[in-house]
This record gives sequence, C-alpha cells and structure tokens, in this order.
Amino acid sequence: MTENSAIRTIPRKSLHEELVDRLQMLIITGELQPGTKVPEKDLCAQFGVSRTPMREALKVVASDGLVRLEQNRGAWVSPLTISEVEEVFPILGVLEALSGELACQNITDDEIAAVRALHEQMISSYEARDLEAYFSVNQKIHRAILKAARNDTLTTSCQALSLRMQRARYLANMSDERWAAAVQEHEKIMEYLALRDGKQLARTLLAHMRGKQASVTKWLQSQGGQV
Amino acid sequence: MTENSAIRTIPRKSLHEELVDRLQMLIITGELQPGTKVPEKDLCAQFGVSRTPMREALKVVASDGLVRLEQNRGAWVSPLTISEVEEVFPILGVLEALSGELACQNITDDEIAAVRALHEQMISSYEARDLEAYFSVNQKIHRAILKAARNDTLTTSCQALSLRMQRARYLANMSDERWAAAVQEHEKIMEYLALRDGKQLARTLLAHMRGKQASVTKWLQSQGGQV
DNA sequence: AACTGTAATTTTGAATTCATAATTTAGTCA
DNA sequence: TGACTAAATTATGAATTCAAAATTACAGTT
Repeated sequence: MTENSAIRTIPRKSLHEELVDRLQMLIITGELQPGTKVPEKDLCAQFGVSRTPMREALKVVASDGLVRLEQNRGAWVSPLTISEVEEVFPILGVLEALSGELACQNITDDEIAAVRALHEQMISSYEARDLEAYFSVNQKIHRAILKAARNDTLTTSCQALSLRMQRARYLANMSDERWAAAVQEHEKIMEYLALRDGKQLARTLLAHMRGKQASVTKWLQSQGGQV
Repeated sequence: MTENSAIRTIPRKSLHEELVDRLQMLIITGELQPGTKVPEKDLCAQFGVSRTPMREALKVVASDGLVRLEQNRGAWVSPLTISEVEEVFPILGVLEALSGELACQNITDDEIAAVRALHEQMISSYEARDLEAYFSVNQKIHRAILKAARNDTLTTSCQALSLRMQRARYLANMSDERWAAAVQEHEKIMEYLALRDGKQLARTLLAHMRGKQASVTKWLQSQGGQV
C-alpha cells in the first residue's frame, strides 16, 4: 500500500449509482422542483457525464417513485401529495413497528448505550431549539434501531419509503406542540428499547409515525396540498 | 373506434419496462439460474434489442434485489437464501396485515362477494388437489384484498417483495398438512373480511404469512439452503 | 387577434461505437 | 507436466450516433 495507490482511487460507486444518489438529493432538497421536467441534458452537462448513465439512473429513481417517466416525453419530478403521504406513512408505521420489535430481540447493551447517547444529544438539540441538529440526530436514532433489527431488507424498504417523505421533512417545520410531543414519544421509545419491550416499542413507534403523518399532512395542506 | 385503430396499437410499455418484466419472469421461473451470470449478450439477441435498454432494465431489476451488479463484472442472478426468506416474510407479514386492516375499512359489498367467489374457487382447486390452479386463485385473493386496501404504494411494496419469494412458490410444493392448514387459514381470512373485522383479519394474515415462511424455509433447507 | 396546419427544431429512445477492465488462451520456462 | 507470464479475446461501462417522436415557430386563413 504505497501512497500512490490512493492517487487513483477506484470510484466507490459506479457512475450510475452515484447519479442515483445525486438525483435523489436534488429532488429531496427541492433543487429539482416537483411537477417540472427533469432537465436531462443540463444535468448531464452539470455532472459531466453522457446521457447513458444519467438515463439508467433515472430509470432506477423512477422505480422508487421520485420521478415519473412518460413515453417519449422524458422524466418528470413527482410532486409529494397528501394522498401519497396518507399512503406511505401507515406503511412506514408498521415497518418501524416491526423494526422496534426485532431490535428488542437483537440489540446489544452497547447498542442501547449508543442509542441513549444519541437520545441525550437529541434532547439537547431540542432544548437549544436547533431543528437542524434535532432532525439529524433523530434520523440517526431511527437508523440505529433499524440496524439493531438485523434485517437489511427492512432497512432498505424503510429508507426507500422515507426518501419520498424526506422532502416534507426538509421543507416543513414542526409546530411547537408537535415538537414537544415528538420528544415525549422519543422518551418512551428510549424507555421501551432499554427494557427490550418489543410490543410496547412497536406501539409507540406506530403512534410516533401517526404523529409525524398528521404534522406533515397539516403542513402540506397549508402548501395547497402538494410538494 | 374502428378496427384500424387496433392495427397500430401504441406499445403499452416502453422497451425497458417490458424487459424488466421479462427479466423478472426469467429469474422467478428459474430459467436464469441463481448464482449464474446474466447472459446480457444472449438475452439481447433473444429479445432482439440492443444492450442499452437491456442494461437499463438490469439496473432496475438490481434495485429490486433480483440481480446483483458487480463493477466491471456484469450482472449476477441473486440466489434465494434462507436468511433472505427470514428477512422478507416478516416484512410481508406486517404489510399484508396492514392491507387487511385497510381493506376492512374500504371494501365494498360487491368486492367481498367477488373475493368470496374466488375463495370458493380456491376451495375447489384444493379439493381437486390442483396446485397450479390453487396458487393462481390464491394470488388473486391476496391481490383483491390489497386492491380493496386502496393504497397503491402498499400494493407496489408488497408485489416487489413477493417477487423475490415467488421463486420458492414456483418451485416448492407444500406438504399436505401445510396445504390443509393454509386452506383453514383462508377460511378465517374470508370470515373476518366479510365481518370487516380488521384487527382479526390482520392477525390471521400475519399468522398465514408465518406459516408460509415456515413452509418455504423447510423446503429451502431441503434444497441445501439456497435457491 | 385567434386558430389551423405545416415546417423547423429539439428531445427522446435505442443502436452503435469506443476505451478500458476482466477473462481466457497461448506460450515460456522450470 | 505444471505453474507463471504475456498476448489475444471478450465483456463491460460509457460516449456517441441515429431515427422517430414531440415540441416549437411560423405562415396563412378567417
């Protein structure tokens, strides 16, 4: 292993995988506006790639539902609608509930300690009213529980569905009441996880997801029901 | 609507979508052997298409997990393993349970009647020990319940995950006891659906899925744990 | 000015081409 | 004979090219 070997590091992902990630991010952050056409040519120029890998990536992103392909008319950014939220959150609810149950069966003491550390960090972010940090740590907690569930397929499924809701989380703010309630729910989540009480944890995660759904729906409604 | 309009029907799917379906079928039926390389060139010749749409389709199929892409080494048919079965069935379980709950909230009397007709048909197939017909009608029942749940995302998610298990259902036979038990479970499913008892239907569908998992796992074990 | 039909332009879907990486084959030497 | 190396072959990933479809621009008509 000389230093030279690092100079020409093999790209960790293939071009099209990299592009899938980039496209997802562009859509989640709203840089690609919902309902608009995906500017294929421009994106190719922007990323310095030809149309072939870009179009491969678009096919994959379309199969996840973030864009819609129309025959001979190109790719369009799917808007996030209330009805989509009402479809996806209940699914995410039962999946997270399952992840909670499985996590209680498989999580180690060390992992519980790690989640507790994240939990404390999240509380601090809440007390400092640092939404950015709060969201980030929040995600880490959910990911840690998913990881403890020892089910990669479940992780993949959750992440694919979450992705479609991420746009709302990126753009929407929570109300003060909702934020407080969410923190309360997380206290319970932490408690039941530490007790390894799968049934109760599942119940709480499901309720937590219902709360999120209501919050996102409310915000979406204030936005005219879309995006 | 003249007869002429049918002569030049617009292809209902784009080339790559069609190829996605074909590839999935080739893998499910075992024509493409698990663990082997996907013969890209041969398939292109077989279907009379160039590599571009075939490779687009492979990217999509890979994102569903039926094939694995290896950098510079092409696409490989993913084997169906016990650990994958143990990951996917619990997920399908909670998703079908959810579909049952939602179906009870939304299903019409006509739809219940239609499911009952399918149910009777399935019983006949069972009594005639016609496994082929039984599987076919069975699938229709599950699809009808999913449809009554009025959640397209749930339908898509279930179908994507089912696809990966379909190989086992295609190749595996059920034991007599398992088949009898499955039919019993379906009696209950029909009963609770007719009563629109979401909670009980969910419970039954979950148990039904657990039975399927055990059956498939047992068969997979008899096959050396794979395929 | 609004509408219709047609030509020019652009975009899309798919085939082809090309450079590079992986694999196979052939050849060399112990 | 068998292991190793180098050349040849093949397959892969990505860019380019090409035909067909869609969109735009525009002229002629009312």
